[in-house]
Amino acid sequence: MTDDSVATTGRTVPPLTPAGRRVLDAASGLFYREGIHAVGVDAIAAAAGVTKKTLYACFGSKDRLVAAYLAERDDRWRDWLTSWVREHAPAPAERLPATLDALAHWLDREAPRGCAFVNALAELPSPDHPGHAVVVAQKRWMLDYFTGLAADAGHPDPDKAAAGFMLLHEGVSTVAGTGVLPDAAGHAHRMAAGLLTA
Amino acid sequence: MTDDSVATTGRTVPPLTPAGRRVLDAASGLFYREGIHAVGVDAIAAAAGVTKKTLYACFGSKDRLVAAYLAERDDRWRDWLTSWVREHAPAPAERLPATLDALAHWLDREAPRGCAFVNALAELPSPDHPGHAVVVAQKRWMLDYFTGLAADAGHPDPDKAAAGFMLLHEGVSTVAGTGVLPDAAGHAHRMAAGLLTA
DNA sequence: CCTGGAGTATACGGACCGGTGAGCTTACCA
DNA sequence: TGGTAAGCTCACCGGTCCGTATACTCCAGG
Repeated sequence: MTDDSVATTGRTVPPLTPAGRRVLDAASGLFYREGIHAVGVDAIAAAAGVTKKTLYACFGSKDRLVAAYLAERDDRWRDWLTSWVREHAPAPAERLPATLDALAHWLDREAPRGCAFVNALAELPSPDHPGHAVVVAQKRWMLDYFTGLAADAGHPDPDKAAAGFMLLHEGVSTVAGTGVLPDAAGHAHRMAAGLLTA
Repeated sequence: MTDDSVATTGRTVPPLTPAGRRVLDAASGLFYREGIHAVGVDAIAAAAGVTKKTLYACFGSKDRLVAAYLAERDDRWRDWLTSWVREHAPAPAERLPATLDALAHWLDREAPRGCAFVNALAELPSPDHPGHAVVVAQKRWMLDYFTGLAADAGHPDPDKAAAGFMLLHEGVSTVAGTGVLPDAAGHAHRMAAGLLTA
């Protein structure tokens, strides 16, 4: 097994068979839109055009399929965020605010129901669930990423700036899921400006 | 029916029988800790020491029991928040920041898994579910409450200030559910200071 | 006294849950 | 040519889901 694909998360993912690929794609859409507990394995298999037998041959259990869904979504998000920042914010000082622009576009295109990891955590209270650790790791990576960007920008207290952006990111994605505050990202952007000039 | 109890939400709640009271208490704890879909009506009835027959006589369906859980929790939160602010922040200018202190204590005492309404929304994507409207109303009330406090404090742009506090509140409660950022409320407090002096 | 609401106990129904067993076809590759 | 892996069909498992039915007890109020 030397040809496992390695993503930015550092996780190694065994390559999927074509049927396994369809299962994960179908599961990702259903889990995000309907919720994890609300979607049964029969519905996933049917949507993927695959038998349950194949689903279990590829993933072993529903819990592990959930973890795979979260891990792959985390991969996609990290790739999207980091490459957005690389392309749209060449100067170190512009990078932290640019993460909010990336988030706004992501929410618009890929996450109308808010943060998939927060939503998943709402359904997975037990730390024993294989998906739980994926969610916590995602949030921890976010915080570390912000800390690095703040340090690159020469911020006097990178930890404090990172904490502030963490709060803004979570606030924006949560509020976006409710629809009560249009242009949440815009408000966050203005608050970030105050945070960085102070 | 002239003696319905009326809470700060303006909702009228038909008075519950003793058994109905036990059902709602049991359901509230289980729904919040385990998640809505993860808890069955049999478990709720057993925890309340009540027959399913009684549960259905009092609430009609699981969906309506979920809505009652959310509505009552919203009542409790509004009472807690408004009375906290009344007692701890007599001066209008102190009231908006004081909401973050109230939130910190509430999370510590009543909401270790973060915002119950956000968690519920993660499990109730359909706007047809009776609980969906309760969640959206809760968020809208929060925004209106902040707007009022900002206006009382003489803030030049109350809507902008309210949006900022909305983001901070959602950010703090979401982050609290993940455990990756200790003292999230403290960080929010410092950001709020910058927001209000600017 | 007796009626009716609140509650009990037990059981059932049909659907769906996650998960498995046995055996078949297809296609690639040595 | 033959082996092997991927995937398929069909059937099945025990358990749980929400919701209902029948029948009995208790107790306060008119």
